[in-house]
Amino acid sequence: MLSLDTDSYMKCARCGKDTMVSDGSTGERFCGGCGFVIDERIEDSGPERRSFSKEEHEDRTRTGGPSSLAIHDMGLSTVIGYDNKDATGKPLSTSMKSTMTRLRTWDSRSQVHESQERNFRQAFGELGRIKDKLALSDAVIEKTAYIYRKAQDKGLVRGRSIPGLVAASLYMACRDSETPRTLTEVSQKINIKRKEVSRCYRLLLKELDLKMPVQDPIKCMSRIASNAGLGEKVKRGALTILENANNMEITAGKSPMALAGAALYISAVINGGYITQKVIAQASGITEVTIRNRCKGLRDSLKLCVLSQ
DNA sequence: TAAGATAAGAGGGACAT
DNA sequence: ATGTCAGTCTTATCTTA
Repeated sequence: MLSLDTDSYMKCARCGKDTMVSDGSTGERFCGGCGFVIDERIEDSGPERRSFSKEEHEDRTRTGGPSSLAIHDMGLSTVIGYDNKDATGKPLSTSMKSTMTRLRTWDSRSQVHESQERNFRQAFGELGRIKDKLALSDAVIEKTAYIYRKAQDKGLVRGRSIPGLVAASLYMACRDSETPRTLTEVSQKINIKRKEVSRCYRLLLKELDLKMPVQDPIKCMSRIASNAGLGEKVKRGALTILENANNMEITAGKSPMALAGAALYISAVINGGYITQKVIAQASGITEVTIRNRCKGLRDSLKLCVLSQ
C-alpha cells in the first residue's frame, strides 16, 4: 500500500537474508537477522551501481552510489511516492490519500529534523568539488564521511569550524588509504589555513583514538617522479636508496615527501639523468633546502652501506 | 646558473615543573 | 596548565663552482 523506494536491501553475507540494517550514526551495517556486522563498510570500495527507481537510475552518474555516507542520511531514507496508488497500482481512497499526504509531510520533516543532519549537509556540501580538485577516489570520500560522522558522534564538531574538520577528515582518509596527499595540498585546495587543518587532524587522531600509518616515501615517490617526468630506471634506483635508508634508520621524523624527492634526485644523478633540485622541489612541494639536507643524509647512509659491504 | 651554506623563525612533540 | 628544549622544515640571503 505504500510505495516505498529504498536502497537498503542487501543480502547478509552470513545468513543470506534481506535484513541488513545500517546504524544511522556511524554508517556501520549489520544484519538484523543474525547480527553479522560489516564494520568499516567503506573498505569495500566497489561503487554501488544499483538503482531502484527511474529517477535514481537517471541520476546515478551524478550522485555516485545510491547508498553513500557522504549523503546526509546515507541515501537510506524512505521516500513516500507521490502517485497515490497502492502497491497493485490501484488509486487510493480519499481518506487514504489524506493520510498519505500527512505521512509525507512528517517523513520529509524528519529527514532534516536533527541538527546533526543539518550540520552534516553543510559539511559535505562541497565535498564533491574538493574531490575533483584533489583527484580523489570515491573510497576516500566515503572514508572522509565515515570519519566525520565518528567525530560528530563524539561531539567534536560543536564550537569548531566545520570546514576545518572536514578537511582534517579528508586528510585522515587519505593517510589511511595510502593516497599520498600532503596536509598543505588539502588545506590549499579547500582554502583553509594549514594550521587549522593540522590542529583538527591532531584532535581527531587523539579523540577518535586512531592510528594512522606513516606516509610511505615509496608511495610518494611515484607521484613526484611523474610530476617531474622521471623514468622507470630512476624510480628503481631511488627505491633501493630508500630501502637502504630505511635499514639505516635515518628516516624517522623526516618528511616522506622530502626523502622521496632526495632519493629521486640522487638516483637521477647516478643514472646520468639531468635534473635540478629545483624541479624536484617543485614536483614534491618541498623546498630545495630540505631536499639538500635529505640528500646529505641519504648520501652518508649510502656511503656507509657501500663501506659495510 | 645550479648547488651548497647559513641564519632566523614557525609549529609541534616530549618532558619537566 | 605552562615553559623549555631538541629537532624539522621553510624562507631568505649569500657564496662557490
